[in-house]
Amino acid sequence: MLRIKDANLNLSDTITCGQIFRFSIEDDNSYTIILSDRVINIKQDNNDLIVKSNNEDNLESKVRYYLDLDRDYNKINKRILKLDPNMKKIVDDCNGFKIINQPKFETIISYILSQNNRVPQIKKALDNIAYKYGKKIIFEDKEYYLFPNSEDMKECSIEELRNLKTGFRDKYIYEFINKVNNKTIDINSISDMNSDDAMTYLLENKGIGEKVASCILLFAYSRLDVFPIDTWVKKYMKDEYNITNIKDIKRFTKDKYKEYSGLVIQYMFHYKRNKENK
DNA sequence: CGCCAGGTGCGAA
DNA sequence: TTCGCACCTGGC
Repeated sequence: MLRIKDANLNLSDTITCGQIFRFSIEDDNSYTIILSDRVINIKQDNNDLIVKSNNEDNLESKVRYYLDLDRDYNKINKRILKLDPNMKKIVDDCNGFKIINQPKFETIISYILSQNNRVPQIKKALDNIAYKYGKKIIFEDKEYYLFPNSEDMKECSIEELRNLKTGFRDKYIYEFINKVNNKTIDINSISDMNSDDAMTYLLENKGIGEKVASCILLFAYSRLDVFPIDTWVKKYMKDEYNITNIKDIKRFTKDKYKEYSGLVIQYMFHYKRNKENK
């Protein structure tokens, strides 16, 4: 067991806001998460986190990175308030909300699955894939399956993916895995690109459009300047500012929030869904 | 039953 | 370049 002091994390908001899929909420209000090579259980204890795992190696650094604990959000929030003082209430209410650093391959597959799909079905398909191709882990007497890497899935067929309930996205996933395995694409190289180049690189893959690419960049590559525009953001922008066109939403947000556009959109969305009227 | 979801690719204009 | 439509699946 590990205690991380003064994490300044709002655990439940960060986990349940829709950035990640493969987690469960336990009776004691802790969260069990399947994180790359291990299963972790995290419980918030005031400003501390209590972490358990089947694998204690480098656990603290792993968790700190995953939950983005070493980024100075106070500084970022100050910058956001300088850009737009009207954000005061939202920024205050989102204190402790972080953008997670998720494993790259899993995130890309997850968001390819997310198009025209619902969260429970995305989770189910991901679990099916992990069950079939991933490594079994026992943690506190329960079975979990790690998400496989592209090598683990090299023998998979489109038909198998369809059977795992990926739907019409089966061919996109199949194609993507093959491109990773034959080195047509290199998902690690995206880390070294600027956000525009990274976006272009991702968009070359079938099944990855602007929304999906934005989610991947924000949640797996820490690009806080990139913002996914989904139906909810569109609704928010229409209701709040009467802006409907995607290009206008992009320009408006970029002009206003600059290098933190993506984070601010998450704050707004999160506030709108969870905090307002509560 | 018919409708549609935290989009995208595709063919038609 | 832009526009409209189909799309696995499952829950309502």
